[in-house]
Amino acid sequence: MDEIDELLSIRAAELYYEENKTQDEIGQALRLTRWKVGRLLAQAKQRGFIRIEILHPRARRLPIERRLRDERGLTDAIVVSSAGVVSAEELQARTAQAAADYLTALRPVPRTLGVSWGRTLFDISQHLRNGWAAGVNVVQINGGVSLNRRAGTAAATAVAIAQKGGGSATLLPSPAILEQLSTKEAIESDRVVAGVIDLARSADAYLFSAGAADHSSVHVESGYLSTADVDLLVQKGAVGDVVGRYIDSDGNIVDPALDARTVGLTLDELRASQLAIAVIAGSAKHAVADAVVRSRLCSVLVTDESTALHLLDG
Amino acid sequence: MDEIDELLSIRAAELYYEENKTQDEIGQALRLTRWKVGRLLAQAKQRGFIRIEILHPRARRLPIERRLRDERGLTDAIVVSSAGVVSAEELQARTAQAAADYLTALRPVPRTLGVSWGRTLFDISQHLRNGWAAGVNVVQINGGVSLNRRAGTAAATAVAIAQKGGGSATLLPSPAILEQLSTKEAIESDRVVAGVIDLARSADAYLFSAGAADHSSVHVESGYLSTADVDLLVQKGAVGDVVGRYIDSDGNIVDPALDARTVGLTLDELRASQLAIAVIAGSAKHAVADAVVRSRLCSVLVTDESTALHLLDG
DNA sequence: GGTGATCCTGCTCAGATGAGCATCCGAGCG
DNA sequence: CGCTCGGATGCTCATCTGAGCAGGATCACC
Repeated sequence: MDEIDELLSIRAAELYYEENKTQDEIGQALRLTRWKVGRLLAQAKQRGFIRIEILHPRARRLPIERRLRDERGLTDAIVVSSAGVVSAEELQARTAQAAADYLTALRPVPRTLGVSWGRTLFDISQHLRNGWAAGVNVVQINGGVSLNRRAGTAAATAVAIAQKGGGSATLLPSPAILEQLSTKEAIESDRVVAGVIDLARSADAYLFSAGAADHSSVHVESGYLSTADVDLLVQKGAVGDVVGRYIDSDGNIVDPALDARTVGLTLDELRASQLAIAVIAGSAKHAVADAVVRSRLCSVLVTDESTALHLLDG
Repeated sequence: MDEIDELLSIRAAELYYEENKTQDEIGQALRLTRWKVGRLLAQAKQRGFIRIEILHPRARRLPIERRLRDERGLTDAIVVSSAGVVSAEELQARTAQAAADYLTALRPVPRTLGVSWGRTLFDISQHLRNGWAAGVNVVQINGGVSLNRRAGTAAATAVAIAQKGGGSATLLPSPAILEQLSTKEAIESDRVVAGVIDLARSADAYLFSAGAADHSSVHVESGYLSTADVDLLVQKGAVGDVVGRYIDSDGNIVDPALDARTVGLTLDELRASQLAIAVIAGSAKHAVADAVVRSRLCSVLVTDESTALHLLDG
């Protein structure tokens, strides 16, 4: 395609897309046949001169979703558009909304849904509509009550999801991480706790997020880890955590001793599940998102456009 | 349109624009008739959810051009797209290119073209192609030789435009602004100078830019004005200059005494012309551009998208 | 200069789309 | 309870558009 044709294709595109002329009219204006105009427009598209964006908080990027499914082996992928996003909060909100939409449309409806907790999960619970399902029971899959400053966020999340879904919530009454392995083992052998974890293992689907390995982590905020602990984990290669368990870029446990003191479903149990929905958004979580997908921790990923593109670049 | 339809229109738009499905296929996917799909897409467009951009340095914004013609009474308007522009330089280059294109396509071809000088005009001269016209003579319409640091920029501009257009250039051998009114009058009464100005008055078309009233002005750079002079002009309401003459936001001369010492065509002579092409780009020149258009100093405006939108906002 | 390959052009034709219209549905009202 | 009216719905039909194809120009290579 020479420069003349390139320019003509631009002129044609202006008349076609901005002035709503027919290809025939454009042909008359530019002294071309309408077939030539059609071909110029096709070339303009194909060469990327035409960008069509859907500007809406609920807009998704289907081509990227397809690539994620095909190239990264996901069962399903939901990618929200970043077009016109001004703040990280808005991106979080859009992603949470998309996750809520996905859950609502999910068929068959899971009878038992295992959930983690955190900022993202809370957002999702808030975006779900009353009656999003009829009778979904929710069970927490990792510990994390009481120490949280905003008391009961973890519990409130599970309860909200369950209530709006017409079911009940089963909470895991345990800290996320214990200081002594013996305490952790003692807690896990408690009949109630063991029962909840058994229930969690039997869930039809899991919904969880991932945290970045940095000082803004909820584990730091909640007091389970110190900033020094996190620095150490990063030194060992940690890119983030999933259900409280820190992983490196290959999805392997970074610190087995720490992991042994962490209460809840193990990553392998998560991996074995039929339906594991990870909701991960924001540029800070690109690395964890990659580790989660790479190590097949999730079968479904809900994320934002830029994270998705990061996953596809690698 | 309720929320359900809004969401459906977004889903339909995704399938239509990103997945290249037909409206019929979308209808099957979303359980709608194809007519409903067509209406949803029309609404999505009409409500601004669909943005189509033409990404190309030569892309123009025809709808904005039309509005400029209709709402601001211009004979013609050329608006280059700012889509994908990263630097102010690129915007300048795009606008200069558009001006060169406009000149090249101009019919009837002017026999004599009056030009000013400056950064923008120089850029235009560089973007013109050899043989852009067959025999266009160029005449400078305002003074400005010799003091310029990059010696001969003003002259080089006129000469390049003329040479590439197969004609010859007539330079105005005078400074832009003189320190004494008497000197200015003496220069203007010089036979050669008077002859050039007469020739300039008889030009078929004028091509000029405008400068912002700030310290980066070419008049400061060239030594015709001090920064203090400019500050004073701004105090008096100056928004910028056209062919060396400083105007306020209504297009009136700000400092008649200074104006009287300025050599070249007067603004009223410019206003009286059949074809006056102003080329003004960049956010620093929004105010001058507005003054130029408002006071009808130009009949044709070549500018960038954001400047054009600024003109239409007021 | 001949020859084949390649690309481009303008065409036919079928499928996709938008305008306009009759019909239907539900809200509001007597 | 029946009536009217505005808006939505599904249709017909004309127009627009893209796929595929045959003929012709162009070019490299012999």
